This record gives sequence, structure tokens and C-alpha cells, in this order.
Amino acid sequence: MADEVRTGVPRRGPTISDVASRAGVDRAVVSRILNDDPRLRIKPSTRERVLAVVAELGYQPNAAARSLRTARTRTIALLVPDFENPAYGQIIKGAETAATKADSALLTASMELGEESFEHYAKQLGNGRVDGLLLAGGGITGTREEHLDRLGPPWLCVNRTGPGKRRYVVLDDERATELAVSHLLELGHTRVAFLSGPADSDTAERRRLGYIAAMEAANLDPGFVAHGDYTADGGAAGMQQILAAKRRHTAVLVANVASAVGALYAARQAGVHVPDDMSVISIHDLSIAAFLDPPLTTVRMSLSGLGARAVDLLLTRPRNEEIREVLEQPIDLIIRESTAPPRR
Amino acid sequence: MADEVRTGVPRRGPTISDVASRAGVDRAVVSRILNDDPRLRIKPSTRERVLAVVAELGYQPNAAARSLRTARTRTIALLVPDFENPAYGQIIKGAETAATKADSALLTASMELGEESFEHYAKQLGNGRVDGLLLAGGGITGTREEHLDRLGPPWLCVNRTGPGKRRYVVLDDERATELAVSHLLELGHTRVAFLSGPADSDTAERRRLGYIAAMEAANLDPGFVAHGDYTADGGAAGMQQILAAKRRHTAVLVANVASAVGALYAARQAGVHVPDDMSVISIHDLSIAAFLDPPLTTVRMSLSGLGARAVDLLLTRPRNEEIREVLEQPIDLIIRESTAPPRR
DNA sequence: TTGTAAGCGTTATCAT
DNA sequence: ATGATAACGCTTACAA
Repeated sequence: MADEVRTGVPRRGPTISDVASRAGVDRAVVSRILNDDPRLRIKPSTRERVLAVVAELGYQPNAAARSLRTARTRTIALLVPDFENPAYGQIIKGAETAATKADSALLTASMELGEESFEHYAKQLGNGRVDGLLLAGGGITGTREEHLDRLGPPWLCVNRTGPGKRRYVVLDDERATELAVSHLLELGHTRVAFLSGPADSDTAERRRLGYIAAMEAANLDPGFVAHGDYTADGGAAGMQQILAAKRRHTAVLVANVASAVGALYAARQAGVHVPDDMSVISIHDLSIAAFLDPPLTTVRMSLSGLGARAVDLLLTRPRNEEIREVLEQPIDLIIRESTAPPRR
Repeated sequence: MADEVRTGVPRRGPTISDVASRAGVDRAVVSRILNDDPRLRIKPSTRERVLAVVAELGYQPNAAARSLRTARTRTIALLVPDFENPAYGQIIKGAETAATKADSALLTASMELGEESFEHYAKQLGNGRVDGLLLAGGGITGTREEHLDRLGPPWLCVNRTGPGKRRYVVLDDERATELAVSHLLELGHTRVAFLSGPADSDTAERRRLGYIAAMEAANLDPGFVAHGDYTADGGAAGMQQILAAKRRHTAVLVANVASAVGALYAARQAGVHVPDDMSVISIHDLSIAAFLDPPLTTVRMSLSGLGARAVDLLLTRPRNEEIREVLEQPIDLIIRESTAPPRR
């Protein structure tokens, strides 16, 4: 088991009893003052006295005792697949802000989904550690849903429509891809390829659907679809496929910025000039996009808004209620220098 | 205060009493079995019976009750300035792995250091919520140290030598910059500029020192020093300063990858070709570096190793012991295409 | 306007 | 080889 390490006595701070006796009142009074009990009628003078003692001692209610008593922890957990992807950074930020507003802490952990790692999360997140669970990114298969349910706390998928598809919030990926495609079409492109995410990712799938819908709406044949894995490496490989495809394309819609970084790299390596030979546009706008070569045209959706909304839903909706929400929010085209009319 | 939201009754799982009665033993027995109490002599048959019930009910010990009793939470917190910076992502990963090994959870939060936000952390991290606190990144000034101490849990600075400088782990930034400079010098450069981080960051300062030491050791005058802020924006601005400086430089050492992204961008904008007109090398190696234009030569240090070491130190060292550790680990030069001999 | 007391689920120290 | 019991610090219904 754990190497029991003694790192000195875990110091405990002053307790509510310390405050009470020092202020000459009962613990109950202190508790109710600190929790703004609306039913409490109390002499202003004693209230002040108590508050003074609280400040003097630097009293902090013990979180463990409190949540043992109330069965609420005021913390929620957010599991992300990859801390190195700045896109998750944005989701985290939004979630954190929302959690803070709701007076809760946000516990973030990365998940590499293996069956055994579920064991681990059970231990870390089970009974009495968190009030709820947010799962960003994929891999929530059927059996895992059961595991999750058995864990106890209510959970919600973020930007994934889990398989049971009962509780999730997603961005409007279809609308985003349609916006991207229409930008390309307005520039005059007709042969547009799509560089997707992992085949089992449903954000990737929704983006692919949006792409196809937009192409067909314009009476155009959808182009080549390459599958990346949402990393720069995968993006580079996907771009190579697209460049090697029989049909020559004049534009590529890339499913996320990390892939786009790789795609631009692969184009450079192949001597294909962006945007003169090939336009590139990406879903999501990260700060790095502006500094790429060339600066990347993107479709901006608020990932932080997504994180925030997820927290709100988790905290306010009853634990078994269905939640199937496609976030309505502004989706903006950020035109930089990676898109241009096709050269004829 | 918080909008009291009722999201249904917080469900509690089975308790240790449920297990005990069902298995026909006392709670104490269950507890000691589950905690591998070495002093426990017990009939294998009853142990198995208990374990079976545990599995059957899916019993999970209640974390709140446990830490109320033991005064240990088995979670530590890591505060980072910016989740969008992949460098912190690496630190987080390392920390998480180490925490998991020590059977603890890692709670990550971002900090924007204002005086009031300390209030917030006091509430979230105070008494009984975490066993310790890791502070990555800067801004821990004197008065804040006191705040932190009053918070209760032991804390440790990661990659920052806080001002009291009593407890920290840092990477060997001086050695890293020396390695970078010597690479440049071996290529034949003599006029090397330094694109630093924020003036008040001590990693930036240590890197600057390493740079100056390495230049002087080679009997060369240190070149222009520009201050960025560890973002691409700041890096671009810094590079502009360097390009505008009176003295012409043939190489720039950049203090981190985010700045380097901006620096490469600014060079492109100015029509300065990297590496023909100007070599660029950066401290830290992030996965994006390989895909920049040109692929960026870097000095690799293990950020995840840093995170892991920080966790270990926090967990094993007595709470008031001084910790001043410069991490000894391999530091490697990753040569890509942004450095070359100066053109004459 | 304030106090009393029960109980949240666990672990540790005794007994037996 | 197992059981009884107190204690951890807090909140809340009820009593005074």
C-alpha cells in the first residue's frame, strides 16, 4: 500500500469550540453566524464579538467535518485527457471560474482511460470526495458508464455525447464547420478536404457531418477526409494524405488547432504554400494561432464558456435528469492569413 | 452567500456499518482489514467474508469521515498561473503521477494573484482540505508568505525561489542556459542576445545569469537583453527590440517556448530569416517546437520530473524543514533547424 | 436571543 | 481473533 510517511504532525487549526469559548457563546451560535443562518436573531454586539474572535484566531471551518455533516463537499472534479493541450486549458479556466462563483473548488485530474485507472478514480473520487464529476474528452464507453454510476456522484460529459447520451453539453460543432466551409466557398474554393480528429471522437464526427452538410448544401462534392488524432503529429500525417490524394484540393478544413499546426508544417515540408497553393482553416481559436506561419484563420467558439456551462448544469440540475445541451453562443470567424481565394 | 441549489439529495453510499452488520463482524474489523492493519490477526475466512461484502455492496470509505478522523486528506493542491501554457501541463502531469503513487489526489487550481484571491484560496484550501500546497510560478511576495503560513498546510514553491526562499525546488536554469549558449558559440556566434521573461521572475533571472556567465566565460560581451513575459506576444515584442538594437546580433537565446513562438513570428514579419540571418534557441522543449517554422532548437529539461519531485518533497519532508533543491537531471540539447552558423 | 444534544462515518485504543 | 467505545469538528432541529 502507500508508503506511510510521517511528515510531522498534521497541524489542526483552531476549532469552532475554541472560537465559541473565547467569545463566550455556544458553538451553535458561531456556526450559524458564519453560515448566515437567516433564522438567526442575534444581538449585533455578540455577532461582532464572535466575528472578532474568528478574525483574531484566523479560524477556518474544518472542511472534512463540514462535509461529513452536510454530505456536500463543495468541490467538483473535472477529468481531462491531456493537460498539455491548451484547448483543455480554456475549458478548465471557464469551469474554475464558474465553480468559484458557486463557492466550490474544482479538482482537475487527467484521465488515461484504462480499466484499472477506473479503480484509481473510484478511490480518489468516490464516496464523499466530490459533489459531481465532469468528463471532458472521449472514451466513455458503455461499461464505463456503469462504473461511473456506481461511483456515486452525478456526472456529465463535456463536449462529448457519451454513449448512453443521457447527460452532456457540447458546442455547436456543426454550425462551426458550416461557418468555416462557407468562408472557404465564398473565397471561391470548390474542392475542400477535411482533416478530422480520431475516428471514435464524436466531436470529430459532428464536425465531419457539418462539413458534409455544408458542401452538399452548396451542391458540391465533399472532398477527401483524412483522420488525425487532434495532435500536431496526426495533423501532419493527415495533411500528407490530403496532398497525396488523387483529387487536388485547394483548401483544407482542420478539426482543431493542434492538428492545424501539424498540417501547416507538412505543407511547408512539401513545398506547398499556404494560402497560395492551399488554404487552411481550423476549428477553435487558441492564442498560438495568430503566431503560426502563416497566421491561422480559425472559427472561434468559447471553450471557457463550455466549461462554465458544464459546471452550472452539474450543480443545478437534479442528479438523474437528462441533459442534452448544444451550447448556443456566438461563433466567430477569425480571418487571418491562411485562407485566400484559390489560385487559378 | 452561495445560491443554495438543491440538486436532489446528495446520495450517500453504504457505510462501514452496513458492511459490518452484513458480514456479521464489528466495524472495527472491517476498518482494519481495509487498512491492512499489520497488528490484525484474523481468520482468513472472516477476512474473505468481509471482502466479499465490500465488493458486493461496492463499499467506498467515506473520505470526509476518514480525514476528519485522521487529520489527513490524501490530497495536495497545485496552483499554476496559467492552464493554457503547456509547460504547466507537463508539470501537472508529473505531479499527478507522483501523487497517485503516493495514494493522493492532486487538486489543481489556477491563481491570479490578487490580495482578494487569497481570501478565496483560504476558503478553498484552508483547514482540512489539503495536506499540502505546491505553488508553481511567481508572485509569492513577503506578505503572501505569511498568508500562506496562516493557511495551515505546508507549502513549497515549484520552479520559483520564493522570497523567504526557505522551501523550493527549481530546475537548473543556469546550466540549461549555459548549454544553449555554448551551442551557439560552437556554431561560431559571438553576438548573442537574450530574450528574457518578466523582470520579476526569478527563473528568468537565473536564465539571464547563466547566459551572462557563459558569455563571459568565453570572453565575449553579453549582448542585448530584452524582457518578454513568457507569452508569444511578449516574445514578439522582445524580438522587435532585439532586431532594432544598435548592435547587430546573429543569435538569440529565448527564455521559453511561448516567447520563442512570438520571436519567430516577429522575425518573419521583419523579413529576417531564421536561421540564416539569425539563430534562435529556446529553453524548454514542448511538443509544438518541432512543428514551428523553422523547427525550433531547444534545451530540454524535464518539467514533469520537476512536478513529481515537488510532490515527493512536499509529502516526505517535515513541514518546517528548509528545502532548497536544484534538480539534478539530464539536460539535453535538441538540435532542430532554427540554429546554424552565422552567415558571413 | 442563545443553548442543548444528536449524529454524520471513520479509526484507534482499549477490552475481552 | 474480535468487539465496544470514544473522539474527530461541525450543523441543525429543538428547547429554553
